Amino acid sequence: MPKKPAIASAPVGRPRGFDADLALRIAVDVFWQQGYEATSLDDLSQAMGLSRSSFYACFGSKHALLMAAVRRYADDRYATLAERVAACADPREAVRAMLAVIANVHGGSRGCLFVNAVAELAPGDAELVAFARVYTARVGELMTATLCRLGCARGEASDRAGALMALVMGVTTLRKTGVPSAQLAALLTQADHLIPNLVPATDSR
Amino acid sequence: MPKKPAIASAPVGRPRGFDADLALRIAVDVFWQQGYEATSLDDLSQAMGLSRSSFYACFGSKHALLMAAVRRYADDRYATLAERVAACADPREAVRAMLAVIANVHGGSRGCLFVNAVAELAPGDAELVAFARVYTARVGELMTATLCRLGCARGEASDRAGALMALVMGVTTLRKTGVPSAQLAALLTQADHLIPNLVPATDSR
DNA sequence: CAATTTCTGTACGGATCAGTCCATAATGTA
DNA sequence: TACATTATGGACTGATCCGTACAGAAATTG
Repeated sequence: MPKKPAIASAPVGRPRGFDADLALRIAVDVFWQQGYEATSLDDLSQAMGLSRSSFYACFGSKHALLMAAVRRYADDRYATLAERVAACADPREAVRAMLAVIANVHGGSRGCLFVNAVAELAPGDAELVAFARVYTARVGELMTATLCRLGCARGEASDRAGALMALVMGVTTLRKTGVPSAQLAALLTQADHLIPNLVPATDSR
Repeated sequence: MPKKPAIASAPVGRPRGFDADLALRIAVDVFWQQGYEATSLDDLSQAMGLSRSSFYACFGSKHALLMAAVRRYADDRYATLAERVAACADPREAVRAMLAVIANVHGGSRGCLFVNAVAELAPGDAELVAFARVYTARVGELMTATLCRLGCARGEASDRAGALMALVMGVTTLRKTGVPSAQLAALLTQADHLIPNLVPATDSR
């Protein structure tokens, strides 16, 4: 029986010649831009700068890589969300900041990797659906809690949070249809109507 | 020079043995369920009940069929929308009816073919993007006009219409993530906050 | 009935697909 | 230095991809 140290020791053998984390970030970009089915393994391995063997040794399969990429994307996104919320003393500003992040205000026309993947693969992809469920619940919980800080009952806060999430997810889709950013920004101000105890700043035109 | 009657005469030769319109409706379902890239020509021709030759003779290519299917879907959807709006004397009810139709309240977890196609193929598919733009503009115009009937200025009505469209598009995406219908329905009532001159019925919980 | 036009089933073509395999190279440990 | 272990490149597999070509069947017209 070979030695099996319980504590991870220094790896033996040739170390990999690429940065797995960087490769994953590149994969996020590729999937984000092209979608899942439209992306070939050659596309991926070439963009990530590693050979087929290394690819499979490190990531397992195309679908496993997609899941890793979506998780990575979602985790990054959630971290940004939580950070922005923590930085805002005013809950209203915190909500607006969340909306801006999710709606990807300054993004291009690639939309949102999460929305793209769900739209393309759900409900057929059980693994993705399972992750999507917990991720939306997590973000929804953060937004619900923030709305509660505005003196909103929990149940209603939850509904409002859901509506706000739907709104910004829809915005990312609208952006992909070519609606200009200015129009989307104007549209997004209407989200104020869904924030409790908040009368929109100016409705004049 | 062969005779070329200006007026369309009875077609000569063997008539096609399938219903092209029915086949297109089936194609809508297949694309709706599986997405574009994940659907093979064998899937399509088998489901539509026609051979490869007939398929290409009638529809041209896989992508041409997708466009025809999306157009068909969108036209049907818009017709339903216009009909419901015309049937509602109260503009508020008309708006709610539109939202219910677009959010596909009684639909399954396939989401919306339009949203799915845009999320999967835009911005890379120029033809789809071009169609998506005019379609969203058309629906947005209908909803804007309805909101104007509530005494809303045109500019603000446009913004509110956009927000409402984004909201319901997001709902179709949320449905694909497995959010239960009851929750989506509750969420959808929050849309009332975006309808001018309308205080939500009951916010009690 | 004959001619003509169109439809339809099948086979084919070149390309690409995701994934596997193996010999070789490169590194850490002893 | 010798060994053990891993990474790597590239060829290879069998399947599937979209689209085309062709030959025979079917139906309308005159």
